Amino acid sequence: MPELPEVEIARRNLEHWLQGTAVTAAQADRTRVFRGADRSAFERLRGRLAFSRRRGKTLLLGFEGNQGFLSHLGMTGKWVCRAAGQGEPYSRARLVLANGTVLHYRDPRQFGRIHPAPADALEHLPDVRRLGVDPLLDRLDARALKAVFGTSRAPLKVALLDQARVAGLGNIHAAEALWRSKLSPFRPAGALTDAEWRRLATAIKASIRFALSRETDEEIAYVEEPGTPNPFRVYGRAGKRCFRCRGTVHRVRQGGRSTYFCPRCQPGRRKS
DNA sequence: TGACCCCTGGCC
DNA sequence: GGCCAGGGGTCA
Repeated sequence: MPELPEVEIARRNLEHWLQGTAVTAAQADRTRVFRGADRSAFERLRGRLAFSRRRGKTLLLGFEGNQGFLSHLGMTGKWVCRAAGQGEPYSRARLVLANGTVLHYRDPRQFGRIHPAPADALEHLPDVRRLGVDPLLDRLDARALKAVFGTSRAPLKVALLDQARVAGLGNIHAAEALWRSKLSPFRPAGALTDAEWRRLATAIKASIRFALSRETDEEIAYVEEPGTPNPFRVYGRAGKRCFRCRGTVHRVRQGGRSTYFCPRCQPGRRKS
């Protein structure tokens, strides 16, 4: 369940693994991962990486000869590097490399997506054009937030998950950013003061940079994996003490997903 | 905006 | 067995 930081790490990993080598074969299983796409185009992929880019949670990989594909990790997608001949559970697609390794796209739930397209067309795919401001690539400040949320009456938390506004936030970092900025998840998105926009912009970047600084391993550790301690300030901490005010962290259902927040330091009632 | 769907695994 | 899950899409 990768959000922006995990996807950025995945991009760096792929770039690292593909550096100085080339794809000699590509395999794509019959899987939902290729829904709406030309699976055989992925299987024809050969040669060296030309570029790796990320926009929000979407990865764009370009190869020589104007080949390429889009990769979205969904909730359980992950790229891993294995020795040739070594199996990988839930592997859905593979890039066989000249250096004797294999890059597996592993995805138990198949909510992720691989979409082959010419390298020069990747940025122009509708799924990429639709994405909003990226906290790492674009200037994310009070003015930018005001521009994307300015008229929205949706609750802040729900609006933050809209990839067409801010690209890359998921359920975790939306909650983390609101906690850091002391803003209620129920506040109407378009009704913040300039000072609050500034706080939110700072908090979004801080939350993402913090997560990015922790992710140094080749293999991304998701919080759900056993043995991984919860590094977050509010996410997954329902019933526990707020780190800031010692109040109690609450969990509510909002827009079909869990929202974690501290009612004491993120004041603002749910309107219903 | 909410409800439901896509999938599978882990936890209680 | 039921509930939960950080992704997104579609429908009314």
